[in-house]
Amino acid sequence: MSARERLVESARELLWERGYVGVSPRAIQERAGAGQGSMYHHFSGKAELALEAVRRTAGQLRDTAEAELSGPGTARSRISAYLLREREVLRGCPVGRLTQDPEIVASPRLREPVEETFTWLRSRLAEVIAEGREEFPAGLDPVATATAIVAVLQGGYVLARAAGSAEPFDQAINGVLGLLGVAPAD
Amino acid sequence: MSARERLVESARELLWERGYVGVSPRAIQERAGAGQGSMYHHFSGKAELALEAVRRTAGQLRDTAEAELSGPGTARSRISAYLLREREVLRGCPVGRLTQDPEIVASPRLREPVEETFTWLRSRLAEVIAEGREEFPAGLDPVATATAIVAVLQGGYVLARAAGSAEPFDQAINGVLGLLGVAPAD
DNA sequence: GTCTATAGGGTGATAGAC
DNA sequence: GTCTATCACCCTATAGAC
Repeated sequence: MSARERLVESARELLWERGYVGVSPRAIQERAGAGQGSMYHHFSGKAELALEAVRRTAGQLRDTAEAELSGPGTARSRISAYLLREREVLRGCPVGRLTQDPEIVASPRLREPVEETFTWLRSRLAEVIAEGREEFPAGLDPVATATAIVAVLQGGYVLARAAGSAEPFDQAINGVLGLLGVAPAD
Repeated sequence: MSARERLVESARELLWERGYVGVSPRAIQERAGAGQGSMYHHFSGKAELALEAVRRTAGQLRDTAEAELSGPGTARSRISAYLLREREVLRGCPVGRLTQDPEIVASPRLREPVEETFTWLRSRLAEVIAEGREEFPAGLDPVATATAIVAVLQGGYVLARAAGSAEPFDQAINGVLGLLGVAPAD
């Protein structure tokens, strides 16, 4: 792996763990096994390196979700597969995490991939719900429901980190699945 | 207001805006109009000041929620009043925000009031749901449903900050209310 | 209680040699 | 491409005067 590549990967990990304000270029360089000169040769600074890291992480989240939501099966089964996928719950969501960072929210360039990820995810989920409308309780609004589902995931991470345990995350998922009329093992 | 009081209030605001890793004692002192000496006279350091600030914020959230959830009315009306209360959505949740902070999650003392807040909120909501069981879809699990509701709020903040708009937050709330069988104006 | 001075280390970036 | 040196500034805390 090239030094450039190692820098981006280190930045991704550290942004996930500590956020933008909590990471220093030096820490990224150390984890990457690269020096100052190397980093500033490949990137103009912390912001540009973070931008590439954030874009890559956002793209990966999208690709994973797209694969799950576009697989075979009913709308219900695809949504519950998406919700029940194994996650490193206590690490939180690598994209959602960034929304708590003042510098990321304040920077249009850094916020853009984050916004785009959730906009895409909400509308993709809304499509799946709309496709399988008769599988769900009657009169349900696809966009509002999709947004609530994404929110449950993001909020589940928050509650899990607060508790130091994955238990509230699992309960939150059980809770929406129940409300969607999907039994625990469905 | 005493200098001590101003320091705690400044710390509360800055923790909300920037999180623990994003705030410096100096910034707190400046906002409070207090000097170094004053801060270190009243508190042993950043961690102790933050601890008092976090405890106070957590207590306030709990008092507000308790007032709403223990008011008059059906379970449905109390829950929807709680969910539809006016919020400064783009600022995020002052307690939930802290769960994204590595130093807070890593410190048992700092995490404790955060954990306690959500544990209390989940079980208080579960009680209200259990009381009004026949008002909701049949066979619904009070604890899982309560957890999902809290998660929707927390995730709603995440989505709103990602979007730079309160719209996803409102949609997420609409989404759960719909799933709970509560019409938009109910 | 609050002030100023000082400390040792980190931050984010630049410069120029190799 | 990567290295080391250097920069001005900020971080968190301590010390001691007032």
